[in-house]
Amino acid sequence: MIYFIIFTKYMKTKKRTTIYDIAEKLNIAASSVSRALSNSNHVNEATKKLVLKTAAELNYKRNNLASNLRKGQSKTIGVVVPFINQNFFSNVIAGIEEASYKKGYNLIICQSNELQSKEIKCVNTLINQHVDCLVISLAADSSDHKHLQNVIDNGIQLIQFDRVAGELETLKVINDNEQASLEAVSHIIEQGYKRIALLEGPQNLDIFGQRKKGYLAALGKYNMPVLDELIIENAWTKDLGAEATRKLLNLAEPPDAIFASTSDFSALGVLEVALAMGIKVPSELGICGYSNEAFTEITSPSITTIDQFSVYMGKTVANLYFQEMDNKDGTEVAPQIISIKPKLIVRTSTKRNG
Amino acid sequence: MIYFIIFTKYMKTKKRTTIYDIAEKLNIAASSVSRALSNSNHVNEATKKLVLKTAAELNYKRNNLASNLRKGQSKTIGVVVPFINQNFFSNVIAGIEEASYKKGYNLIICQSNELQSKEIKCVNTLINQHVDCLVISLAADSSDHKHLQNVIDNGIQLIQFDRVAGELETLKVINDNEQASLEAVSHIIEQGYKRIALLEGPQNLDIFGQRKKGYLAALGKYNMPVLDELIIENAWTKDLGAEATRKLLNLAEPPDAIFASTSDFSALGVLEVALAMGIKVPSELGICGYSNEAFTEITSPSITTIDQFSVYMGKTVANLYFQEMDNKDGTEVAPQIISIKPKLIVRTSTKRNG
DNA sequence: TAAATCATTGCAATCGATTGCAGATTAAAA
DNA sequence: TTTTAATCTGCAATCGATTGCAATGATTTA
Repeated sequence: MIYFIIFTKYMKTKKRTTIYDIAEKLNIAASSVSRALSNSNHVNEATKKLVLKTAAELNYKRNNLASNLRKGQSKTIGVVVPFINQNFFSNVIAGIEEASYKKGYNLIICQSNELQSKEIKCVNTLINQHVDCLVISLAADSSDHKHLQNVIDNGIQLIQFDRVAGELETLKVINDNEQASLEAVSHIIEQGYKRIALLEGPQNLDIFGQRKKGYLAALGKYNMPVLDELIIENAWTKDLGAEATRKLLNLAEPPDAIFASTSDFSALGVLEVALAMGIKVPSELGICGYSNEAFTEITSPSITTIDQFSVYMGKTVANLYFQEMDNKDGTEVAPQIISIKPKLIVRTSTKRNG
Repeated sequence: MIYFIIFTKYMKTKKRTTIYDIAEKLNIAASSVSRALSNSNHVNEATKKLVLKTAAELNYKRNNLASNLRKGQSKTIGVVVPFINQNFFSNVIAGIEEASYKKGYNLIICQSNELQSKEIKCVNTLINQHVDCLVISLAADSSDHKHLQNVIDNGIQLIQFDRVAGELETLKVINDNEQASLEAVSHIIEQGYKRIALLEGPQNLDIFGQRKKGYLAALGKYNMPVLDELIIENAWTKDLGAEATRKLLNLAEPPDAIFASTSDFSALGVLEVALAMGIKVPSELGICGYSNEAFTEITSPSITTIDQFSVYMGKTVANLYFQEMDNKDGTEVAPQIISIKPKLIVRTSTKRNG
């Protein structure tokens, strides 16, 4: 009696074919198989073809763990962001993935949930994984940066983007936040708004400091006074934006424009409160957000905002790494900071003229 | 778009400390170091402490490539989705990440760009990477599924979610699309709409077939006729939704409601065309989308839609894998399908009564 | 024809961590 | 005191692919 037993469910025990299996079958050395598979020119063409054919037949898949261990590199880029499912970050990641994929690199992705404690764990995991490059945008409560120094000390290329630790000498890809804010606020002023409020984000993140600088610079440029009561700290969610707006609009002398420098979500909070209070946008109140979230185009009125070219930013990050790799042989110098100029997108919420 | 550039010197990578370095320094065997680091109880407490201390001093990081090679597992989950930066997928990924992180697993993420050709490459890459589990949501033009069978044949746990190949016996996490559609269309009918159009997606993806079934079931339930001219194929982007709407609203007998079963983007296209044509929503035209994208809450009127619990779906996927792992010793095997019941979110765009 | 060059191939070490086995030391039981 | 058990440690093989070196035979050049 003959039984054919087929295991469909649990085949984890099944051994995968290795170069040794191919070598044995063809009665040649494993090294020749390896050379054939990596298309080395130290193998006979006939052998190469034979190996390739047999590999296909046996459904051979290279074990990258072994390969990478031997070669001392992992062809892997680690990415740490606060949240994967925030529009800006998912776009950056998409950009990184697109560029990396072309070069045969894989992405390992972690989220810090805006917590430094988790950020540190993520970074350590990625160091353990022997990523070749680590890309990070800092968590909001990130204060010291020993864990990043650690990345460098382990010989891993570190690239920071957007929310960067300025004092660390690493490759960086950032937006020119100050310039963008300057342009946005200038535009608001040119539309005839006189009392412009600022919703600012956590100042321990450089980006928010820069946006504030741009705001102040614009006021300075047009000789307008800086009014402290119009500057609200930490208003970077929709709810906080709404709350801040209620406070602002109940002032004796309320603002006639609000620059939500923190995010479009914050701007959305502003808009909703204004509409609920019967205040007309843009005639009585101008609103400008930051990030060009998809919804800013859809609200009524549509919201003026700033596009950060997030997918492009991701591609830039990845290509910066590859460029750095190409350069690695010489002792020559390499570019350290790439600044992408964001673009002001003027929509209805600030159009008072014309 | 790229501007100022600062130069710095390239840093040479140095050799990382291994267990041998620790062993040498303490004059013990590498195996003891390994045991100490993995908290085995086959090492003396004193030795263990000493090793841990020295490891910290030398800034030792385990080389997971080597560890995983030896152990025959990678503690890595591969994820393939059409686009990382689509709301639904980025949410699912965030959910997977959250659950995986807790178990010490890492995520490798690829995007198929809705192309089967790229999907196949991604899958092969992940097999090469020796992921322990591969999670996938199929590309729109995915037709045959040899590459998925390949995953199984390589002993990798395969989990499909949302856009699944029904005929493949794998773990699956899906939405109950039919039930959700049934409820949505029933709601529309109960609001008094009589001629309900359907915008349907590529029927080679099961999910869109199921949504259509739900639509038909609802019509049947209320004894309403199925009108072929009100069913539009492949209208699953904003532009295609808009185009379909123009066609529908110009019919001799136009619909009084449109169920954009494909996506909220499609529904948005419907809304914009309707408003541009001066048709009142919801009184003259009811609109229902699918997915509960953030913007559906913001449009005026806000759009009725269906929430898929995407983050939860991601967590479910990951936990399904871990549960399967815990079970691996037992002989019994039931290819599990977990169906998550989506939730109808009624908003203004379909509220004719009350 | 002898010497030199070239193309192929195999051997064996290597990457770093893990683990079965055996030997050594110590503690506990007889 | 002897036997047995328990604890600790090291040796060496292993995971799978890569690569420097040496060896083989073939081809070319002097």
